[in-house]
Amino acid sequence: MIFCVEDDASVRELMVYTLNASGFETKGFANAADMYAAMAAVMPELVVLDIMLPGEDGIEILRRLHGQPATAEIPVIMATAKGTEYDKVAGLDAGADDYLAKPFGMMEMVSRIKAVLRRCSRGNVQSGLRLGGLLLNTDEHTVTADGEGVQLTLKEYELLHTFMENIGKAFTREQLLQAVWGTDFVGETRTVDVHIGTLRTKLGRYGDCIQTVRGVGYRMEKVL
Amino acid sequence: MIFCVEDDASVRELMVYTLNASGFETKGFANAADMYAAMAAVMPELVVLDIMLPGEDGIEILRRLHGQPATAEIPVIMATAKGTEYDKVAGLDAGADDYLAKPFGMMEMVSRIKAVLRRCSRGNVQSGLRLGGLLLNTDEHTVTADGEGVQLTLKEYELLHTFMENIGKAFTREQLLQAVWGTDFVGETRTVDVHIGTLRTKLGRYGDCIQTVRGVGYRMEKVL
DNA sequence: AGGCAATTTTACATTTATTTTACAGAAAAA
DNA sequence: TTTTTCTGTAAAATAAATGTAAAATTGCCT
Repeated sequence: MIFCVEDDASVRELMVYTLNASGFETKGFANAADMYAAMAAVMPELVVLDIMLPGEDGIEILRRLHGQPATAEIPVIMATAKGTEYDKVAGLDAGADDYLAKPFGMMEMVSRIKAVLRRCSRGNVQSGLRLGGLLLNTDEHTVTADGEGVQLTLKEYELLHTFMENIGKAFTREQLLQAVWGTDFVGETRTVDVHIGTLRTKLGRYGDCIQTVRGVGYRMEKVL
Repeated sequence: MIFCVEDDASVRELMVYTLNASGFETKGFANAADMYAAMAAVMPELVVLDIMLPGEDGIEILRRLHGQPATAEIPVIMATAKGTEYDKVAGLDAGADDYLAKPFGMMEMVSRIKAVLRRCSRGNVQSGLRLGGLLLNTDEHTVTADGEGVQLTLKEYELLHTFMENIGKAFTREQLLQAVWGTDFVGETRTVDVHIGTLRTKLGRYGDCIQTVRGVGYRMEKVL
């Protein structure tokens, strides 16, 4: 479902018509209030916002959407008649995903909507591992805990990766060395323990999910 | 749908993978016969043909495609390891729409495919990539940051292009070499790092969007 | 051939990560 | 309870990766 907010009725209808014809379910709104009302019923996959609107303008809407967790992830494309540099930058800095300068062709609009959806759906299909609110994205090589980015070093990341691919499984230190360091690690040390320690700290409340299996090694498990 | 005919399996898979990642539905074939068989089911929008193929070679395929009304309009890009003037002329004379001299980088391949599709006024191909106020125009081959033109060398441009088509994704140096330099780059050097360095400098405040992923490589991300 | 710009290589300083060490404290065994 | 074994972790020592200036090389255009 795509939402278009545009006060000019003829432009709005053209957009809605074109998008429907291109296979997108689409709803048009003349102002912010109407869109918010509709949003209570169904969440859009993408919003096209005119910058110039009566009442709350496009940039305000954008900021409000991004301010709320429920709507922060919805991609937004800004459209405006004023092609001035100021508006352009203002819209993009507020976090728009793309920009349409009026007058724009309907084909260009459809292309950009498809491009933005493609870009964002790559993040949705996320080649990622999850344990509760702990998310490891292998594509981006990033980890987030309850939405907060967690900065890990390579070894920490790979340890976590190993655990999250085998939730519940207990690993010996040797197995972890093998999995993360490779076959050729020499020397009997406390290296693994130290990395587990820093990892636990960095993961905050999820640190408790990495449990010690005394006499054996470590295991990751969902903590309730 | 794009068809790639290339007998070297690893090159073929890389091409198919890259094109899929760039948003093109793509099928790869090892020889002419396989492609003809697939063509019975679905007509491609564009064909990438290796000149050197077992059995029927690229130029013969090209002539055959052009000889039949049903397939005469399909644009064809020829690829060959032999960069000699003769081959080039032979391919173009036979009616190829463009020419790729091996070894070619994946970014160059994608660019040329998009250019040919655009020229043939088929699909709507996105010609601008954007990250905040940073704009990369693939049509014009230009980059602007907050409206200011940025002068990039070829390698810098293609690096940026790679990043901007995959915002958020972490690339290893090997992946970047493959995408920008081509399939055959040998030698372990710091080349990528140096280009990243100059690119960061030239991009000014957007330079910070190119993050290093220690122990892995680099990633481009929106910095707020 | 010579000049110029792009690219690659080299070298080294700097930053950051990893490993080692040492010891305190916790858990298990005696 | 006492002893032993194991684990957590701070801090020091070591190792590795990265940034970057500058030199060397390549490729291209008169």
